[in-house]
Amino acid sequence: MSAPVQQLALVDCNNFYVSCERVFRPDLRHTPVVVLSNNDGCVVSRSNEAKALGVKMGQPWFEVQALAETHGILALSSNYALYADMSNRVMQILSDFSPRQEVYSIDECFVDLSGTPQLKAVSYQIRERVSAWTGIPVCVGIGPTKTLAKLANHIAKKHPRSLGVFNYNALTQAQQERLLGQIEVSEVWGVGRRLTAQLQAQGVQTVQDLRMAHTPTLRSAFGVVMEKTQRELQGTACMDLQEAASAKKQIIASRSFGQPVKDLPVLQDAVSSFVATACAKLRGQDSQTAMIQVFLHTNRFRKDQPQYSPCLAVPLPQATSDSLVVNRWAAALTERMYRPDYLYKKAGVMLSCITARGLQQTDWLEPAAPTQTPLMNALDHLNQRYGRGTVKVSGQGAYSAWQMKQERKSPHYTTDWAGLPCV
DNA sequence: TCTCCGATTAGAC
DNA sequence: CTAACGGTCTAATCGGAGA
Repeated sequence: MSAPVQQLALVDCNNFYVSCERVFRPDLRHTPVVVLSNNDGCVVSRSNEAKALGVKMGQPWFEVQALAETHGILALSSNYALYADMSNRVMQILSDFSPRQEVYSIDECFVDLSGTPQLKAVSYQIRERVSAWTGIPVCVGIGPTKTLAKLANHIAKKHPRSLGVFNYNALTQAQQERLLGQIEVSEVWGVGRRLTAQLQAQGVQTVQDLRMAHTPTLRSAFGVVMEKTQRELQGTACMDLQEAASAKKQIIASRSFGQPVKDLPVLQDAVSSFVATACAKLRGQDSQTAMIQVFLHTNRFRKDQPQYSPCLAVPLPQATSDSLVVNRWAAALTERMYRPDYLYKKAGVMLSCITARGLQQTDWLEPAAPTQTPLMNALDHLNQRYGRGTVKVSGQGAYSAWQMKQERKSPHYTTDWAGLPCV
């Protein structure tokens, strides 16, 4: 006897960032809207109207601007505090439908609905409840594996007749084959641009082609990841539900600058602000770092300007999570790499060799430094209580010439009383 | 020749 | 008038260095 088929649902929010904005701006329900990435650089979320006008995912905003003006497309800067808050509400609601849940990204969640009676009715209930309680539209795809649940979700999104829910498990063998034969391989989770081209070159065009491909050949040409994907398409689960978020093995804080930066003090200011962000995240997961890396970048799109992208790392003798300690190293690395006569467009800090607090290798001769400084505790509490940036590490905030461009940001509707619309 | 490790690649969202 | 192009993270694989 074989194990019963898993009823795994993937719940995905539609046009998530745009939908979040519309919750607080119902007047935008029918206007084409896009949300831009940091620095108002690229389009990262599009309403259906914007998609219909031909705006591409990831397209640079300056390329869209003319089209936007002629068609009245509204562009908004991204408001991550708002999206994170809305996301938490959606995930909370989903947790009521099953004890087994994996929050896969800010707008996606796997929910194990195995054993749920009235699966179809419950799926529609998920949609309705999330919509009623948060105002966010979602689609539900159900399958025996993560990869097939993802594909089912894609079908639910694409076909209006599905009304936002699609259950792959309800199909017969023949229906499955027919359906997968109509979907391009590029839609499969884990098959991006490069692999699509390589697969097509081998005659693999549709999802069904991939599912049926000769496994050893596939394996030798594309590696284990592709083999797992194939097995998942065949209905064998190779990826399990990650119910608990694991600690990051690497933490990066970086940003493109609002304008080119030439001077070292401005660069140092940006870097110490990245250190603050990265270390706060590090302490938030109760970890310590033993490797600090700083990188700088000139503007890679300016072929006419000299390019310089240095990157320097230093291993620490003692693991730490202290922003002040990390900041001293980061400042030294920055100074080492800095060359005048370049226009810097981006910088960042990377923490790696991350271990759990209190588990680090101690130095033979040095007395162990306290693993949690009262100062950092106090700093984190103040910044959590009164908002990020309330208390800063010295050197951070003196020169703001690097700050990113955000000219189109909506108010903090859900996280700041002042952002509430007056009634 | 083998193993280790850092760099590179590919993907997701 | 010109220039305007995101941020984080993981895992697998590659290729060179050193044993």
